[in-house]
Amino acid sequence: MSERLYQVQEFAARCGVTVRALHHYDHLGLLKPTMYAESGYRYYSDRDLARLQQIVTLKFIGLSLKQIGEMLDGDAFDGAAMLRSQRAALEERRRQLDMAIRAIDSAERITAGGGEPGRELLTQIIEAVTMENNNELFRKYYTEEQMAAFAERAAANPDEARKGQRDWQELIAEVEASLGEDPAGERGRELATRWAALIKAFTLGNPETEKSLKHFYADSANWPASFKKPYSDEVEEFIGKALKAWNIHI
Amino acid sequence: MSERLYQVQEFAARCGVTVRALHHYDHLGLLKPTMYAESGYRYYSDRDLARLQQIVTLKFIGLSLKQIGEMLDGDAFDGAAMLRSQRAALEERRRQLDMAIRAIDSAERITAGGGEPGRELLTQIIEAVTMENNNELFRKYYTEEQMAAFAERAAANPDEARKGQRDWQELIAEVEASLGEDPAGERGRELATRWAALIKAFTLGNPETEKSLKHFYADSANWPASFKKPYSDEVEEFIGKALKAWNIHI
DNA sequence: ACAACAGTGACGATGCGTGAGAGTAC
DNA sequence: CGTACTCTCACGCATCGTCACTGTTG
Repeated sequence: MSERLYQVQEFAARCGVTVRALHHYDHLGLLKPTMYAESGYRYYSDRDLARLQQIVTLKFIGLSLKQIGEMLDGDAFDGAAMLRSQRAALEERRRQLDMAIRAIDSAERITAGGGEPGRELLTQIIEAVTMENNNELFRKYYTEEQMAAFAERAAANPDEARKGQRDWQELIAEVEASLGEDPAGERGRELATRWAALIKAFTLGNPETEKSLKHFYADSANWPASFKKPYSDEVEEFIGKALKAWNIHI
Repeated sequence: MSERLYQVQEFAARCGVTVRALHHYDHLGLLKPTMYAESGYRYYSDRDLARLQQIVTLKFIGLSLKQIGEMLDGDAFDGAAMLRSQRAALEERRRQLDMAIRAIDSAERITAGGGEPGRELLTQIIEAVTMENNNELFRKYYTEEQMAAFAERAAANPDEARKGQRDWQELIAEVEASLGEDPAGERGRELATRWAALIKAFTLGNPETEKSLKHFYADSANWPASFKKPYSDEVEEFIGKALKAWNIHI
């Protein structure tokens, strides 16, 4: 029964691969036909078919041809470990994909929801992608529950969230304008107080959240270059001094 | 303010890309530095920085460098359409990923659940991947509700599902053994009757499901080469004749 | 002798990584 | 005069697709 020999085309069709792929596998030594005619024609048998099925299967779960070769020919290969690591790799790629999809989603929502059309689209996309990236970064510092809580708050009360953003922008602008003054002066006290209040509005006084927030800012050395602090170094320094001068703790 | 010029390294760091990538983009004409020194040194400005950000962003949502170039330089490019098609492409890739992950999952479950260890793992993976592929194929013919109902039935009553498989295998084997006989004979009637009963057990008499099933088998010309019918052509022919001879409708 | 099929190169595409060897800026 | 940068080739990787030209089978 196993004597039947197939030419490339028929053999390829049986497994849903192309003739070119078979040539390729032959070159790599991954799948050699059972025999070559003198003319060079390749002839495959059912044993080759079984091996090809294995190759196709392992490709399906994302292994490279080199890995497949090691898997099939290596002796005492740990298949279970391979499955685990492959699964992890696939899931990482899926996370990346999800982030990209979410970014597109929010870009579309922004433009659909009354944003200006045309060239502004790029800006919206940038905004959305930046948000996704920031989210990624935050995930390293905040727990899942905290992240979920933020999202919920923002969703439940979007006006509040926007107001918070505006307040921060405003405050930072004012600090920027007051950089010439003395952080230990009256103006410094006012700005530092408002700063602390905004932080409190964000953490809601939750000590866990405060801890995460501090941890986040303390680790700025490890932020990716792409993350942009919402305020300049000068502003940071000014507020730092003012907080210290007036003994305000956050 | 916009006069500040950056050398490659500094510029690259600001956007989280490599110097080599900047060289690459320069070669492609995707991002030329504001100026070259006579020495050939590249000097980038803040305008370049904005463009680089756009590039990085569009890369994030999965566009190729060529697409990005067309997007940024083409006039009157339809960005919204691009977003839609890109989203569709990403989701397709995600589906593939999910299928692979599910296949690994079931392979792991099979082995964990008392399967033999060692080389058999490959067989398990093949089985899991095949199932995933079949699922994919079925999705073209059955509605989501039908698929969900199948899955639910199988999950709620795994023994029943296994019995169904065994029954089919048995019946097919018996038909195979009776190929020499007359489909219009008594043996043919018995086999055809059982065949119809098994189909009924699968469709539960639901006319929608029956329609989908018929559609599925009628379209066998469009099945991928990798899909293996559970029975041979001869069996199909025999049963077909028997059903017709005895006027059994399915 | 003809059609259908098979063979062997070899370049292309994708997005840079990674040297090698040599010049430049401070 | 170092030292840290920068430049320009140019190969490598992964997986075949796609010619182009030639030989084989039936």
